[in-house]
Amino acid sequence: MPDCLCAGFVLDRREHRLTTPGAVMRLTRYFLPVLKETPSEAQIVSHRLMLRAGMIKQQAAGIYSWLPMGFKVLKRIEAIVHEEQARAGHIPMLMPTLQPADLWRESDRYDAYGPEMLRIRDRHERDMLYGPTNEEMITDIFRSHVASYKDLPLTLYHIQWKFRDEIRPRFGVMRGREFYMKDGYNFDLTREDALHAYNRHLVSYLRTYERMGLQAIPMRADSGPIGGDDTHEFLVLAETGESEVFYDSAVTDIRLGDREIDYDDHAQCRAVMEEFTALYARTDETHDAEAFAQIPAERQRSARGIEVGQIFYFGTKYSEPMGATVQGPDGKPVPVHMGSHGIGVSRLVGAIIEASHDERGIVWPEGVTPFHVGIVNLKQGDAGTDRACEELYGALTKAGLEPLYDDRDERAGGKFATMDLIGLPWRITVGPRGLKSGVVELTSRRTGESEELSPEAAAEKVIEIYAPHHRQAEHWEPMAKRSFHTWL
RNA sequence: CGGGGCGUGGCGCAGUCUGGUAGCGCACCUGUUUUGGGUACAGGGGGUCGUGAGUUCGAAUCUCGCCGCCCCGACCA
Repeated sequence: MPDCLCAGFVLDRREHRLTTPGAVMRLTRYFLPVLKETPSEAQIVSHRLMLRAGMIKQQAAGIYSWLPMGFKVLKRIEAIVHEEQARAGHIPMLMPTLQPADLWRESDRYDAYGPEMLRIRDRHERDMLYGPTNEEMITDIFRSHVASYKDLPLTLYHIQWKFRDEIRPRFGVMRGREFYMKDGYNFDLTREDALHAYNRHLVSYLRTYERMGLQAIPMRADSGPIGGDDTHEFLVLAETGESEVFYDSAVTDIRLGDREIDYDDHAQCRAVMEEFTALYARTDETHDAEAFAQIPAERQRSARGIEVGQIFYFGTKYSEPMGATVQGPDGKPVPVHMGSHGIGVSRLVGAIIEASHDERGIVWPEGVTPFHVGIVNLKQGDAGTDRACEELYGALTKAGLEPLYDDRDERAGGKFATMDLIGLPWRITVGPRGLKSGVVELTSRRTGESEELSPEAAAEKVIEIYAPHHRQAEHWEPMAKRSFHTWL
């Protein structure tokens, strides 16, 4: 954010002089390769819109470059995940993408994983792999450094690129081979503590998705190859979802809202977990037709959903065989109780678009939008509109917002079409006609409703709209927060 | 991996059946014009037709191999 950008100068490649990073928020200087027509390879709406809005470029099947605006959204989602993990007391770290095969031979998964695992050999003929997940590595780290029950509870997570060599990648970033994912692992002394970690994750995930403008419903799921006693998947309802889901419609009325959560309070976390999981909501894997039939008929729903996260409690399933133990108070080694939890960060970009778009393009929720507001100058080169736009741009930037100023010498229709396509939630339209009576137009992308306001009032209103979103980011460690927002 | 389809300028496509040396729309550049929802006109730049071999006087077009991508299925965060 510009307030903390004082050290963040960048070299403007056109002017060859130092400017503030705000310069790149002008469309004439940004890199936003929008497409009027849809590349034929894209099938589902989020993939089409991401290509058309110049967010990604496919480099190979299921492998994408993230162009500046797509990258911005990806990083905004990542920042929200970090912020909510920090709030829940989880500790960030980073494990490598490449892993030695030996670690996986220990767990017997090197052979078990099959062709989905991308295997690589280095110059010394050592077997390596591009990690599809990190259980082995985190367990190695844990057992190398944690010996005492006094070091528990502990929850470590990282956000890193993973690779699964899917037979058939599809749906753009929703099912790529390379994907960006948050995965976390909790280590607890007792089953009860580990179940609290489970509940705590469920609650923090709910918050995370709500901040992204998504309703992700926790559904009882199948633990699959990871195994374990308890697992929930978080599903975003969307027609293009890959999973069939069944639920009680009342479940969609429950919101976390801005209630205060104490993540150390076992009873409170448990109560929230129970509140959100009491009603019937399951994926087809665990669907129970009899239980479903008990729901009042008018509330029975079947739909499709996109899986955007999953949490597991699996107790000592891994710690026991892999020797992840700590010494208890009595001096005896105890296998730790574990769980793991994932959020599909890159997949969320697609999922959010699936859940929020219309025929004209993307409609970003305020929490993840790449730019907070678009400024459209209807008559570039006109002294009045130019000055009004610059002033708006300055006022919004000063308030810590990132506007995208369309300063191209384009016609109104073209500018509107671009803004609609890229989906910024708010647009301020500045034209000579309105300026004559001292007003600009503030338009909501979602509703299409506009109101005429003085430039000052329009800026103020936009600043106010985003105030709650800024407040939510405050829990994130100040240093880290700064770095996340400045280098974009 | 089984089934289907497609590779022609940045994007969308025609041309392939019936071989004669590449075309349209959009985008891009120049000029005029226009300016509150993709203005109109004129001029212009850009393509080893995925790739290799073959048939032929001549191949985007016919034959064979290979590569890539998309869709359906099985699989998956």
